[in-house]
Amino acid sequence: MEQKLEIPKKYRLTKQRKAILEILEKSDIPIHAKEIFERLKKGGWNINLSTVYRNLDMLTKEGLVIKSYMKGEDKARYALPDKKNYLVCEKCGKIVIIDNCPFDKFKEELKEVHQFEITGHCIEVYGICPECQEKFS
Amino acid sequence: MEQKLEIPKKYRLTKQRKAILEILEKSDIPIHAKEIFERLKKGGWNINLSTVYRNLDMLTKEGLVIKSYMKGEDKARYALPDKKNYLVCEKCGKIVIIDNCPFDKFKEELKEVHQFEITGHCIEVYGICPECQEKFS
DNA sequence: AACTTTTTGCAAATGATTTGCATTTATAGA
DNA sequence: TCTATAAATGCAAATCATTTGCAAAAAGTT
Ligand SMILES: [Mn+2]
Ligand SMILES: [Mn+2]
Ligand SMILES: [Zn+2]
Ligand SMILES: [Zn+2]
Repeated sequence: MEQKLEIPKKYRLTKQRKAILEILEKSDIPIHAKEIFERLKKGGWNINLSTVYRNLDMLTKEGLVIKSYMKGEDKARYALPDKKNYLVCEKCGKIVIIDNCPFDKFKEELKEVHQFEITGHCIEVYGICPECQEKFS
Repeated sequence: MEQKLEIPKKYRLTKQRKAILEILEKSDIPIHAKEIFERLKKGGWNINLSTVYRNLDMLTKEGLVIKSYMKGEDKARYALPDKKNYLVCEKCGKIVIIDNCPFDKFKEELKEVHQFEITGHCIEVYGICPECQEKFS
């Protein structure tokens, strides 16, 4: 079921493009375009924010990157396709990825009941992380 | 399990607020703030776009309205759906509520694995509805 | 009605995202 | 390796959804 995602041949493999993908690989949570930009700068890159946006747009359209919005936020986050289910701590904002996506089992059932052709999903769970349970108890 | 959603007592029931809710009730798909604004104007209202935004913000925070983003779009949509788990058609924006939330079974497991005290969740599933499958086939 | 608090309208600001254009770079071919 | 050409980048300016400050208007209370 897993497929290696590759940049289609019509696009060129620029160093900026590679660098952006590396940031996304290293991040364990969906991040903002500006965060990517800042991490690159911090890493010594001289990249431009427009370039980050243009690449994220392209990658999103090609399905290589998932664009999403977190509750209460007004700017998009981007992540590689395997990082879209997560826990968010309401107190400190910490994010924990949920692996072993619980949705897959449910998908088939959903498909039949609603006749939808399912193309994607996002599960966001809110709660209070162990540290904050201590701190605010 | 169903609960009638009401505007909390600390808020006033202005005519603008009522009008916005009526538009949302009449719409069968999630719509943009500006669409709400324009429908109100067309209906003879002299409301201001800021007022629409402020009300939508308030209603969203109170959980009376669901704010979401459709794939490929960069502006928020708002709808009345009374639940937080839904299917969104990528083509027409139609929303179908998922009842029998699949998450509950998974919740206990999640609690133990991550030690989070879970307070809420949101499941968004994207796909193509039966009608659009026809139309775009 | 008078009073208190919230909400509105309007205009200006914000901030994320996009775009135009000149310049650079990646890639294919000679 | 050198060249041609399309694609991508940097930079600055533009867009446009959303937010905000403030004075005036409306809602809820006594
Ligand atoms: Mn875009
Ligand atoms: Mn807001
Ligand atoms: Zn926490
Ligand atoms: Zn549809």
